[in-house]
Amino acid sequence: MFSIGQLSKRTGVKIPTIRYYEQMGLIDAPERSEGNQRRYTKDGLNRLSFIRHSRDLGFSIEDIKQLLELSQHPDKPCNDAHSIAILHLKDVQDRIAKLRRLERELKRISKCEAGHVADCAVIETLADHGLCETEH
Amino acid sequence: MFSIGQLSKRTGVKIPTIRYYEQMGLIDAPERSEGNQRRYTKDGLNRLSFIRHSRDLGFSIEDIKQLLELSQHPDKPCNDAHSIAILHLKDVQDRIAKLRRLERELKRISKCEAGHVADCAVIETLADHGLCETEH
DNA sequence: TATAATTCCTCTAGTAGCTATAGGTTCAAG
DNA sequence: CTTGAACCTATAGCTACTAGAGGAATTATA
Repeated sequence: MFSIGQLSKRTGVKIPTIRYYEQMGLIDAPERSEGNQRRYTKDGLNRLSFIRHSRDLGFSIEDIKQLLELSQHPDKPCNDAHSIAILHLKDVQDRIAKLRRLERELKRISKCEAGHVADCAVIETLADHGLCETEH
Repeated sequence: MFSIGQLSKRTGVKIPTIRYYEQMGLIDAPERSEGNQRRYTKDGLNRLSFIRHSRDLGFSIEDIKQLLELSQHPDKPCNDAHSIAILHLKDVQDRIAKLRRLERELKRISKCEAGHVADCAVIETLADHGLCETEH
């Protein structure tokens, strides 16, 4: 049996976040000690690790609920898990593409050598989208 | 003079968002019509375009406040604008790096050809970080 | 065993950057 | 002059947490 603090240390998930996950229905409410403190089992630890890892990979709470639900049924077909992962992959790729366009633009405007605001490429570009080289 | 709706159409910023920016102190409260509706000038339009563009480039509201303040003083030195842009560039580059690691991992696990959850690489990898190929 | 230090509890509110809704007023066209 | 679109304020909701207050339980030390 682990206290919430021990669980936190082992998974790297902060204590208030664990309680938040409980509230959101991601993890079951665990047993309590006589004094009403949470006591977790190995199962709870595994489940939280799964969540932690999924969050690290950028899945949303909603995604994770579905993935957890699936993981409880090893005999079910796993197309759903694939779709969730692939959708998320697409999302990540979109975000990368967008950020790279940004990066290019920011690099360009950051090169500004002007001494004062009147000639500053940063300010000028922000004020006038027509000066941009890339779409965004 | 533009109504809030006209301003919205010209800048692509939604009406509630314009009011939100006013509340946050990004744009000055404009004059009002006799019936208490907002009436904007060309200046208001330019300022909102600046904001819109900066948001598109991913600057935070706080960053934008500083950039706007600077843009009002053309004779000031523009080192501050450069620092803001460069800091933001670093941030964007970090995010890209992180997302690319994610992308690699998601690509890998999405290839799963298993028929059911018990053998699914997606679920398995989420449950066990040790199966990951890259750090994250 | 007493006490002190640490950990835990619940509840509320705050974060960013909006978006949505309700209930009512004003404006512009016909 | 009427109608319908656009506007007003105020409040609540969204994601995924984080921070704080005020108090109770647990653990470590003397």
